[in-house]
Amino acid sequence: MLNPSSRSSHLKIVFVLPAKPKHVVSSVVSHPLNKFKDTSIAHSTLISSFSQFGTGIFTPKTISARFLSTSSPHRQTPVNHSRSMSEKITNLDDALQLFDDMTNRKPLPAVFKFTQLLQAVTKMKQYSYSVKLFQRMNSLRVPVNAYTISIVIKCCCQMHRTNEGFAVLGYAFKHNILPNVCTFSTLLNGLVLEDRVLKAERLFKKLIKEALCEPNAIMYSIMIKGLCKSGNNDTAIALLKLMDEKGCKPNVVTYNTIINSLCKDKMVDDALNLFKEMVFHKGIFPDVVTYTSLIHGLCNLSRWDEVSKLLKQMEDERISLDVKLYNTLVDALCKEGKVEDANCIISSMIERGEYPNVVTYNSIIDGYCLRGEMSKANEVFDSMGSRGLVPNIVTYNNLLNGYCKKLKREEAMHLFHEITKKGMKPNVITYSIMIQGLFRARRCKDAHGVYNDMRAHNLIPDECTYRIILEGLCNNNQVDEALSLFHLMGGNKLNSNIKVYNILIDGASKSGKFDIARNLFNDLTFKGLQPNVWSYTVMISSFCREGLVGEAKELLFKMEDSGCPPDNVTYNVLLQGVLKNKQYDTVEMLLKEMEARGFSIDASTVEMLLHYIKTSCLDVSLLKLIGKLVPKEEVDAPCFIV
DNA sequence: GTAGGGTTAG
Repeated sequence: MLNPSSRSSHLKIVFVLPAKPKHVVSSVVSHPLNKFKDTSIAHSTLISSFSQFGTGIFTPKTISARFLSTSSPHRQTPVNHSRSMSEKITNLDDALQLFDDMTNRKPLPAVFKFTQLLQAVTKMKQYSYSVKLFQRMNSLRVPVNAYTISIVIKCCCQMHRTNEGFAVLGYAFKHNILPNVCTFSTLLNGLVLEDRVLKAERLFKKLIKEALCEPNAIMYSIMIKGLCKSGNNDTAIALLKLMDEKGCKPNVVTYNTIINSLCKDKMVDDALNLFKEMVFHKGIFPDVVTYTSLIHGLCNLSRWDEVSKLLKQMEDERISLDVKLYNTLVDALCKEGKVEDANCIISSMIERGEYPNVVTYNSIIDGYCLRGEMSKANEVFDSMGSRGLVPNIVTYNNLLNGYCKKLKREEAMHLFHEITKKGMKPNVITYSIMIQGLFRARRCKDAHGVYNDMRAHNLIPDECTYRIILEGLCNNNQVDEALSLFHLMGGNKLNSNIKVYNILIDGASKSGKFDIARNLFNDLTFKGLQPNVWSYTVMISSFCREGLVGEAKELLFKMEDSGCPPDNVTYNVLLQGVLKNKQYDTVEMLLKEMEARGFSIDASTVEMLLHYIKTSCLDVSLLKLIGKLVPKEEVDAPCFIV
């Protein structure tokens, strides 16, 4: 009843996908934002020209020969110098072989050759290998410099071992290698990655205070990312202003970081304002990432018209959509249940030379699963192999979630075991889905077993797992267990979450523990937690269950004053409560308020109203008003002008 | 000649 996803939406989605620029023409384009950055044509030409050689063109030997060759034009095989080392070597074995070749050379190749190789391995995300190579360089006494140090620190940081990164910094000091703004930026980024933002702030301040390095736009961007990540968008914006004042010009990445964070926090209007500031006041060109963040934010709020507008804007600015942006659109449509439209997007992306990847199909599978169409979801899953795509853990999680939602316990169990058989590791999400599914199937013992299994695999349950367990216990007449778990967690961060309270308030109320429900609701203010629409709605439903309709209505008025206006669900819940408590006089007023607010009545409320009319508790004249409040069938299919 | 930052999955 309180599931917001059941709210009906009446959308007409019009996406005008930007046409892919056909030619890169250097003519003047009137739009102030216009710029030419389409490299896709050059790219595809490059790929097709190489494809005829097959994949064996770069053997370790040839790479070694090309890479180490002297500058003599006679001995040199034609090498495309515009391609960097990391583009030439994309295979770990080749890189390791080359490293061996290099160490056997006398004299040893220059430091920067080693550094280039280290960078190539790092680009492959083989961080532990990079670190190992660095250690071998040390034992071979290959000199290292600030570049090498930064790469190795980055590798430590990417493995979430920033402390080891600091040890490398110590090594640098010991060897008289002066760390610079790049070195420190990498370390700051490592701290941010590990959510150690306070430590990052302290280091950042120390760097400035002791003049260890002059922060540049990249370093500021990292700090801004840290602030955003720790929920301090305002401070992040303040730092953006500060860097500007200090004469350090923010760039598109700096803005993208904050815009993305604001969009994730549903503050899309603030993000759009920042976007305008960036473009019109600072003259910074947005890129595909900027648009992806904004479009993602708008999609989450179902603001489709504005999505279309931004897509149109991209077309005007000749910014091509990339796979990630297509995936954002595909995912948003699938979440709305519009899988067919998402498939249209896939067709058009293929036409434009962008290829769907695992993420794309994961969204499609998820879309079918949400609609309960498991056979279609499985069809897509089966087709992935023929498209050269390997399903990942997300693919399995989506399918698993589909089975669990449909209470297909055996299929879910089978798939769950299949994951390990395929050599993949279930993650916290896999286990959480499984636990939720078992609770829903009223298999509390099995749910507990899966939880133990998860702990045995050293996986730490997250806040979502915690909520799933609390909700599972509540829905299986084990509210006492849920409450004792909640008390056991005490002041844990997981307990300062409004969603946790909503689950418990609802659970306590439904199992007749009204006083506990009310106390929990009152506790919110003491804990400094702001009740949201769900909290109020759950409490209103709780009052109605106790026959306290007056208090329920009072709370509805209070919502408005607290800056948290009631929504569709709140009204439906109150309406049902009023009917159950035979307070028929209030019905008309509530229906009129709903009409004024543009809300609609859900199917179960309509059914109840009709029942009370039939039994003459309500007047037939209400039918006209009810008719206006019944959601119309969605006639308008989303329209894609491609 | 070689290093550091931003977008997608419950």
